[in-house]
Amino acid sequence: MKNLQEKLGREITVLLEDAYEMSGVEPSFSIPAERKFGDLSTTLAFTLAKKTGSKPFMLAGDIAARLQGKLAAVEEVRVAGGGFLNFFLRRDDFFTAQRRSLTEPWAPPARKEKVIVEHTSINPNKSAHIGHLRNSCLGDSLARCCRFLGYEVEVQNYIDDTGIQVADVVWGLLHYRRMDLDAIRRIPDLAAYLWELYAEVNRLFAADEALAAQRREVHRRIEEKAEPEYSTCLHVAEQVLLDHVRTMERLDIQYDLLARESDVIALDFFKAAAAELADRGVMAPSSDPGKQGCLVIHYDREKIEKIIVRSNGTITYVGKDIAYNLWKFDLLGRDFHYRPFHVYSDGRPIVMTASQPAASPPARSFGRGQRVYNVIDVRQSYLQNLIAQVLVQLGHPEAGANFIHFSYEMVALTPACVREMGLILEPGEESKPYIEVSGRKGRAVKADDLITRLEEKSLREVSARNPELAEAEARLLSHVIAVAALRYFMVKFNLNTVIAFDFKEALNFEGDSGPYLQYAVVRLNSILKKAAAADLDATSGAAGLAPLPEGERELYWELVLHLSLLEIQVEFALQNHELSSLATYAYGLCQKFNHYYHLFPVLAEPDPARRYLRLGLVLLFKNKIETTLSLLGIEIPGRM
RNA sequence: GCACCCGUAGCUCAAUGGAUAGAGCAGUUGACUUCUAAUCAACAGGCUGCAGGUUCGAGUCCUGCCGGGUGCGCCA
Repeated sequence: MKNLQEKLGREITVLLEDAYEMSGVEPSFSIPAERKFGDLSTTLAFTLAKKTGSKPFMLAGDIAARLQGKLAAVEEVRVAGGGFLNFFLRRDDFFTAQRRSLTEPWAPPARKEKVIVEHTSINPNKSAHIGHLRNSCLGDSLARCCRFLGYEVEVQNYIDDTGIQVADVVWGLLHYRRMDLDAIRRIPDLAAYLWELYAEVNRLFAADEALAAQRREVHRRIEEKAEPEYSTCLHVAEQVLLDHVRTMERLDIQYDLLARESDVIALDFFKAAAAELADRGVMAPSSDPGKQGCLVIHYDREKIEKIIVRSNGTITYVGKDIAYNLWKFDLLGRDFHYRPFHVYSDGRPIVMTASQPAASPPARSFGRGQRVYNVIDVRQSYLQNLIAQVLVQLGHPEAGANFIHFSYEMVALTPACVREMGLILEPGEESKPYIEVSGRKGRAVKADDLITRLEEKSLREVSARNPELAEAEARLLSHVIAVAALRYFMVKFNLNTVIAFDFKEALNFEGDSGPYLQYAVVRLNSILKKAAAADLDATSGAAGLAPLPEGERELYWELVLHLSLLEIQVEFALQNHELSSLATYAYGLCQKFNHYYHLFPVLAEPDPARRYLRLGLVLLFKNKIETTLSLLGIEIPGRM
């Protein structure tokens, strides 16, 4: 459909050029909700009417007359409503082209741009929670969409291994629990252990300023590499990071590179950036007496001074982030060292930055992106905007334009959910619409717990439906279904919709849910499997729709039309930063398939021509839905 | 105080400025001797927070108001 629309647009422009001023006018198309309005519709007449000051309806009539019979793919052009131009396609031609595309492998356009997607970036001091899951699911699907469209994609996960958050739990382990490093190493599930400890020490810090001061002292000692704090910090950060990587691997989410803040610091990335920032006058000493000795950047949009270098000479988070993002665009003039970190079960390596050359560094290079997506929640908008501003001020407008904050709203908990988890609501919270998740307050649903809970529910459902299944196989199916439920739930909302998390909704496997989508494909695969067993070739059959009875033909055609939109849908999702539109597209296709499935039997159809046409449609459905779902990280189980 | 986001069916959410505002859940009713009922069909449910404006056309854009959320730290 994408090629057809582009061609149609060009044809129309050429045909109308003599009569109308077409510069800057690009005909755009949509599929009308009602078939009586044709297969494709354009509002071109309204656009031109505005330019010329004439009546849309009259203009549309004239345009239709000029186009009638001159467009290769179009049977008829009609005017409807106040001036809509509706196109009726040559259905058999279009259908034949769609069927042919099934036997040709998908070839995205070759693109030179390299895209870097940063997502996840969880503080390595406790287990991941539902808030992080939204980030990772969005980021991973975003990366998959970019790959699908032909971009080279590198997925990075930024690890703040030197921040105060890690220092909090280091203090808790060493000075509160009074453990030594050996004892810490023996803690079986460190991330989960720290989940509790992190919440506990933060309660202490809030209540006792002396303890909070101790925590800052621990942080300082870590920065000075003093023992035992430094080694403990390294151990904690690495173990918890490994825990996060494993959690995300359960969801089929992988990273290419783990970029550590400690390496940004050790390799003096900021120094390189600072020289440039000072030269260009972007960063300067603060004139505010309250910020004496600080280096600041004036952020125009918010009309504020943001501290980049503290009066004690240390660099703030934003400063390090500016340097890191300059590196992503290869604008820093420096590079990390690299070392292998982990190998995924499918054999893909995951690399970590290093401050020293490694014995066996990876063969590939990292960074040097032309476009950068930072998947970070909306609460960091102003810092992300500041970085974009700095890129421009440093003389890199193209990098500034290609620096994209992929912003999304937070995940929160409903008050009912907080109560259900046995946590206490503070005064006034009962009447709130939702309550922010907070690792620091221990108020969140742990990612691993939620995944496990989804797997358990799937297992009950799978076992009930397939009692003869071996447990190992049932578990495998349950896992795939649980992942679909979670990943679909995490991307189906608009980015600026706050997800007020609720177990009942997240654990729903019916209707607008991941398992619903899988179920449609499982049924459709079952038809294809039986057809293959009966030696029916789904790719053969009639070239036109004529053999279908009239009532079916219209529906069949509408389905072909919607199935052809896949590539347009992916591009739309990427352009508008709305992966939810892709989820909605997948859901719509599955609904359409289920509807068709109930109306028209495939294998039982006695007329061979009709049977082959239906089989062909089933194959088209399989191809498009499976591709869409793969972009959302959803696999299809063998049975359900 | 300033900035950003949100307000659509009982609930949770959709709807590139486009034709009669759609789904799921919950409710009522019906469909498994049939390619898997994690499904389908039907009914019911709406002053799209309020008031103006822009235009061929507004849930969508602009202004004001009401209600809710978030951000603005020598934390990250």
